[in-house]
Amino acid sequence: MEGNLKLEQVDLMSDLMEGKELAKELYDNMLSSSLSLETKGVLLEKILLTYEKVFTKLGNVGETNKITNGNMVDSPCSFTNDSNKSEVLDLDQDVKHKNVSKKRKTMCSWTKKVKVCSGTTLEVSLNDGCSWRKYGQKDILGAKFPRGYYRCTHRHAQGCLATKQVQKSDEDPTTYEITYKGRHTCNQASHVNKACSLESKICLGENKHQKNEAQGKKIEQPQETMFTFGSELEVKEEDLETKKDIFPSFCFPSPSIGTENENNDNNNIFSDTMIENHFLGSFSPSESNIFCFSPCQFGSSSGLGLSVQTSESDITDIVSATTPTSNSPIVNLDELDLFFDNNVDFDTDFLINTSEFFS
DNA sequence: TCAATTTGACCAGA
DNA sequence: TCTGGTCAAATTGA
Repeated sequence: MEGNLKLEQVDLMSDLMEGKELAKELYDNMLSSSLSLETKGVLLEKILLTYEKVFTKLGNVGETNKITNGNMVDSPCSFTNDSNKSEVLDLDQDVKHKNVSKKRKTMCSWTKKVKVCSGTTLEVSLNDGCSWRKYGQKDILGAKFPRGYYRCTHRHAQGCLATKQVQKSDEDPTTYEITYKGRHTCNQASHVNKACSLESKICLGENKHQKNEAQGKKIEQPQETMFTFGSELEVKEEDLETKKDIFPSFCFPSPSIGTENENNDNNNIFSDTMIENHFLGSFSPSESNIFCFSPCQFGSSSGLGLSVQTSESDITDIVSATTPTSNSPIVNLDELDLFFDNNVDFDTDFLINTSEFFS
């Protein structure tokens, strides 16, 4: 059994390497523009196929592990929690656990920092596209400010176990550290994603208020730079949630975020909700021009032998490793959009720093 | 009236 | 035993 697992892991590693090589090739050629748009598209297609293949295999590995371990410790759905331990995001188990304990120590978690800019309300700044209900507030030892506890509004209606904790930073009271725990299992996550995706096509250049009205009062657009994938890719990412963490961290330096101009809307590439629900990562738009997605964003860890780090400190390290945008390759993603068709919506040029990914 | 927030109490992990 | 996380009754606001 264990031997088979090793073979599968080697096989997966090989596929991943292939994908990485293809991505590197694409990256190199993007800079030199030596390849035609069509060729680049083929490369992209190959990359996507490679990863799809990996995920399919990962599903099998997961099955194997279920049988092998029984307790699914090495299941493909392992996330890293605060304690840096590999934990299983098994909703059934979690529900069982919840019945026993009020604490949810085993939930996967990730943290992001949000700076509240002057002229922006706290409500807007901390809004992430999902509706939350506050269920508690606690003074934390050593912290100047109390921590707020929020859970998904649809907790009772849809059994969504997503929670978040909002802690005002001691050092910088304008900065809030938001720790998300668990993922949304309610409808709003995908709903918001789709809405964002649609809007990115329709509402480019519109102001935030217009967007907010379109989404209703509760579901507001995050002010942070958003990332929007189309519906098809979204489905894939949903699938990935049950897969292992396989990608190394990579970063997208964002163009001049933090300044409240209308262009920010145009720079919204991925929905924040997606980041929360699919990319278990962290980013700090106001403090850094870089977005960092931890590998956990693409699933979960363990079993592959890949080093996956999603602890706060690690994320912070990545965030602080800002690369000057002037040195970043500029990629016109409108071109890529051609090849992603409806899978991915990149509605604006943005800067990709893939050096970490390809290093 | 209903939904959201506040706040003190309770519970379990460290 | 201390502390963080959650519950649930009370309160507030639309």
